Amino acid sequence: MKKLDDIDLRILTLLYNNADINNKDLAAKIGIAPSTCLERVKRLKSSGIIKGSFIEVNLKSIGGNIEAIAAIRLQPYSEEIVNKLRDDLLQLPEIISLYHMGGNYDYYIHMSVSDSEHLRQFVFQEITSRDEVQTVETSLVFEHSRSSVLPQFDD
Amino acid sequence: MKKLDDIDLRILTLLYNNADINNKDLAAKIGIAPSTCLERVKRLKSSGIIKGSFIEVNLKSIGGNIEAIAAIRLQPYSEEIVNKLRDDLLQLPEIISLYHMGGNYDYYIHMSVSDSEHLRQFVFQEITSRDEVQTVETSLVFEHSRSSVLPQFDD
DNA sequence: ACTGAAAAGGTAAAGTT
DNA sequence: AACTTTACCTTTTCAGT
Repeated sequence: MKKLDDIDLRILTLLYNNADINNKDLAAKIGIAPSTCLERVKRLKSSGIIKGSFIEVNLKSIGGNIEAIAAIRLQPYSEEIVNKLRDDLLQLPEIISLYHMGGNYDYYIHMSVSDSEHLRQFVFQEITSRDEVQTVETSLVFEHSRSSVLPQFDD
Repeated sequence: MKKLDDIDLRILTLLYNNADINNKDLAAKIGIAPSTCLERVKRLKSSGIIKGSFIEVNLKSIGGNIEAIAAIRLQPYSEEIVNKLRDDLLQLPEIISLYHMGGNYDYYIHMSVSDSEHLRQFVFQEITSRDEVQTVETSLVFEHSRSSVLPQFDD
């Protein structure tokens, strides 16, 4: 993985906050030619530094009235079991994202459901019903705030 | 907030997984005219159903070698204190996202740091040093998997 | 509300420094 | 490696259905 220069970081910073901007405007903000900018962005994408671009959807508008996180512990705990759990859960429409943790819990399962009955059903049917799931603690998400600032490290 | 029809949901589903697609291809995938598609997307954006579009960055490539989540409890716990904490933390480059929780913990703080020394420094200086933070439990994130499937609810 | 065609503007590939 | 130019293609607008 090649080292990123200052221009690359400025491209990433701007797109991290708003990927809707077109190439011409992006180039103007940074102070480089559009063709140069386009080439940089392409390279960042093809090299995997930019993993993808996505929209953020207002979940309430599509019926996802409740967000919750289930913190679970697994027993037994093997790589195979962990990967299977991840792959299975990622198929389900309720899942927003999964955190495989080292610490007090093995997984944080971040999900969106229509109401508390849906949450109850989902937790029983898709989580506690699994053999490897030993304990489940479900908590409500009152607010989820995404940072608009790209992490930066001066190396 | 107006009700979404099937075409809107298909637009959201496709863009949720890949916002890089251009309008012409998006329209073709759905089977509507590009002008119609563009109008729909604009309406979804202006109405706030699409909250924004962002790139996902490979954090390791910019020096973020470790991801962690700090679970904290607050005392005292008031709306003012909670909002102040959120606004302060969102300014810091290490923060990826924040979850305000109802349950065992008050906040999950998801962050990216360069190494374990950086993590130690950050937790002491920006989290435990705050008067309202009563307890902190920091855990490593081994893997964070974002679902590529937009949550769906049949209503 | 969707379509189709025309005008405007951005993209991508060429050659140049 | 980055800039400029130009041809091409997409986006966007608008009159019509």
